[in-house]
Amino acid sequence: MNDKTTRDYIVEAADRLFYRQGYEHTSFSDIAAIVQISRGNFYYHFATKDEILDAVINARLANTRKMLERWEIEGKHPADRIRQFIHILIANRADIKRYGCPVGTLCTELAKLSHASQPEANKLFALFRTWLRRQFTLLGREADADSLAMHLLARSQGVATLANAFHDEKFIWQEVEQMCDWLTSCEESAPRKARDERRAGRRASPWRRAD
Amino acid sequence: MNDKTTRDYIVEAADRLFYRQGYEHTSFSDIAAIVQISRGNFYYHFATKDEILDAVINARLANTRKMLERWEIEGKHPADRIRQFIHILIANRADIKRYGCPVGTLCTELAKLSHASQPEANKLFALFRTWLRRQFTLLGREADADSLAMHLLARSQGVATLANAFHDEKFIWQEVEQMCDWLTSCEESAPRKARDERRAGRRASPWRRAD
DNA sequence: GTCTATACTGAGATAGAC
DNA sequence: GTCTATCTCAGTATAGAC
Repeated sequence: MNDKTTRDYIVEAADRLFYRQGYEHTSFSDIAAIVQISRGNFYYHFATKDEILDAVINARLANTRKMLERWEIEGKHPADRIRQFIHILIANRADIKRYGCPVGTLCTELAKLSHASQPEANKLFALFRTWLRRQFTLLGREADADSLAMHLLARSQGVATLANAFHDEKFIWQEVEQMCDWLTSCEESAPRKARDERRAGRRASPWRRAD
Repeated sequence: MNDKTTRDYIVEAADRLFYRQGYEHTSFSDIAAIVQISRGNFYYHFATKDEILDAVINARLANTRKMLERWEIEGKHPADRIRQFIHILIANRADIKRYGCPVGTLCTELAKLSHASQPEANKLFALFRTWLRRQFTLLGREADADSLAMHLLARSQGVATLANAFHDEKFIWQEVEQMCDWLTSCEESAPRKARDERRAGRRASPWRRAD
């Protein structure tokens, strides 16, 4: 069962630390302390710190792919799957409040460092984008599926950034609710019969709740 | 006219570099190269690197306050002022594409570093939040003014993060348009007479444009 | 595969001359 | 106020024993 190699442990620890402290701010000593190996031993497994980063990104890509596949299976309706995406903000709210979004903060940091692995890290965003785009297409919004995907991705990012800065979990809940309402309005406006329902004036957008 | 002190030049250069490269990744040598002073000379003006950071944050706070006051004067209607806020994304699109949002990326970095100046940096966000809240209140949305302010702040953040990751300026334009549409729907739903207009079903939210 | 010891580098910071 | 010289330290990385 527990057939993890030392390399796996290094990647695992690095993953967590890069998320919590940032890539640059994390030293070999930090990782070594967790994995309980000597600093010298690193270089048997990785030639440079950058190689550890690449391994971490690849691990995250693999995990994300698995997660998206799972959502694809578990959610029968595309809207349910998108809701699943929105709800990672809730599921990870404690970490997001403390460390922000793992994808967004990594991409932002690598951009500032002009790091060579930037394109690799951005694939994480691309993974979500493509997946969301497919869901919106299935929802009958093929014309603007990519815009909707980017829009939702951006909103999640913004929520994570502000929840982190203001250390505010309640804000996450509020915005998740609004995103779900927004999704519902997307659903309703797509197929013809649902659109007619909406025309009956049954519901309003979330920011009109105060009416 | 040009009565800037060396200290001013240091803060100015540090400001730019912290934005472009990040705080941690910027060294005294980097700043010294721009200001054209020796590394030793720094310590006449600042005791530590952290003090430079504080000076940069204070400079940004002062500039932001000035900008918000200017918007307050120039825009007669609160909605125009909020539109002014939304349009900084357009005005700074080139920088945002390359370096992200100056406020968001700094707060995110300092959070990862567990830096003592985090609360100071977060005041930048608070400044915008308070200002936006006031505008929404003036718009007749006192009940949810703070939520609306946070919502808009989050959306701008998300747009900046994704525009940076995907190096996509067009995305900024798209989202700015949507935010302006959203703002219009906020306006219309606030005062009673405008609300009745909306009930007539004249307009839809931006993501319903595909109808 | 893991260790200790060590080299090398660049960072922040200090001392003291001018 | 600005300089040069220097210190200290932490970081990445290497060499070679076990």
